[in-house]
Amino acid sequence: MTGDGTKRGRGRPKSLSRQEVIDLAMNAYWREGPAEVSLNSICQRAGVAKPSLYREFGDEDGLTAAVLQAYADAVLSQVLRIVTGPESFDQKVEDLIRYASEDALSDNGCLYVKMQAATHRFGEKTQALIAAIDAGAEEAYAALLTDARRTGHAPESIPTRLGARYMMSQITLALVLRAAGEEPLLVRDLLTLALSVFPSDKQDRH
Amino acid sequence: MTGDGTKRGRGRPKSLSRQEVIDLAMNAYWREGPAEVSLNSICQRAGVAKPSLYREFGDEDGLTAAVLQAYADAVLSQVLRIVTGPESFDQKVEDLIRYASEDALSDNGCLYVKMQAATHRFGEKTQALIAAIDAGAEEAYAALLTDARRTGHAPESIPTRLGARYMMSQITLALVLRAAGEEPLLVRDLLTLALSVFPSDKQDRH
DNA sequence: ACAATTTGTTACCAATAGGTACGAAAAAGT
DNA sequence: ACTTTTTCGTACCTATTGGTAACAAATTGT
Repeated sequence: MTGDGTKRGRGRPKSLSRQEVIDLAMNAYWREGPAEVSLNSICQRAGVAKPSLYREFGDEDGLTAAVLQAYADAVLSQVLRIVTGPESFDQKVEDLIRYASEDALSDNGCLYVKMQAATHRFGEKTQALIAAIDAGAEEAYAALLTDARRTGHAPESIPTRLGARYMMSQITLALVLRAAGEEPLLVRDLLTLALSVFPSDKQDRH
Repeated sequence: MTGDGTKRGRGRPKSLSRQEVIDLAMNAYWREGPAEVSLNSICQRAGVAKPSLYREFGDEDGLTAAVLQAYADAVLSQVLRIVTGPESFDQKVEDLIRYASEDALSDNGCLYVKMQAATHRFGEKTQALIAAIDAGAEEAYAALLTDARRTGHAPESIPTRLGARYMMSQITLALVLRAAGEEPLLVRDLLTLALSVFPSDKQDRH
């Protein structure tokens, strides 16, 4: 009924929609925290039997990894697009601040920071995926900072690697605060203040 | 054997040392994360029977609250003493940075930030305690910023409440990074950069 | 019609969670 | 010696966890 229509092979047609389960699990992980949502409860809410889930995802690690992957594809890619885009440094900073404090974030949620904060709870696949996403993000931020150095937005007092880690951790902090229910406007001001260590074009750069 | 020596009353002398259990639980919570340490395992490691624990702490919520309280008394009070002390703003900032990046933190651990990040997992008492500690910290930081405003370390572009929340979240961020196993020197540099938005006496203040 | 194949579902498993009933043990008061 | 009081500890409870065996159902290929 809900299976995708790719020419199906031989057996019984599947009624389990992989995407539906992932979306449901993603939402549950986000709202209640990954540690509080059991595989059993996911089956219950999705209205599917446990062995169906296990056939689709292998084990719990497979499910969490699939959810995180879907989240990375849907949400984290937006951040990466901002960071690696062709805009000016000032514009990127502005976009990042706006993204981290926008209201829509409450619905999507920043699941990644929640999973990152509880890495040890997950299996090998999920941990490896978290590490990979982390590495990719750090690389992107490093490129951003290298570029900022050329345009004079990153002074010599801020080494490239330090600046990259700084931006990354500040963005993460903003998302964590949002995840904790903090007001978007306050988060916006906090992040703006944190990123003000990078001189913008509008400020006088002595 | 290990009970404290206050004139004991009538019944069988207790062999359970409240402080020993708290210390052991505190260490376990810190190293493995509060979500991964069960009450059963604490009993096992401490070598005490479960009913003994329940008589002493009531329930799991009572234990986690007692551990957090002990942690607040032992560790968090140090941060508060720095913030509310009589030193200059510059000196306080320096002390905070040094504290957050010192090596000894790895042993003590910053349990608070771990429990704060997983608030929903705990019972009412523990949650209330977390909220109380949070409120106290914010108040102290607000006082610090009010003082900084007088001495010119907090420019008008940074409202008092924003500045207080900023300092608090940056300190917390540093402790979280330490908890995640980040190198002390990197954390030190990150925190130094973040707090450089407050002009120090050594910098020229236009 | 019948075998092959794939999915779904019921019912179960061992392990562990937080929590407790109850009797044995050890002290003090009488 | 005997009762009282307090703590200890074995053995148990129910609920839930991640995970699976085995069988029923539904489809395609022959």
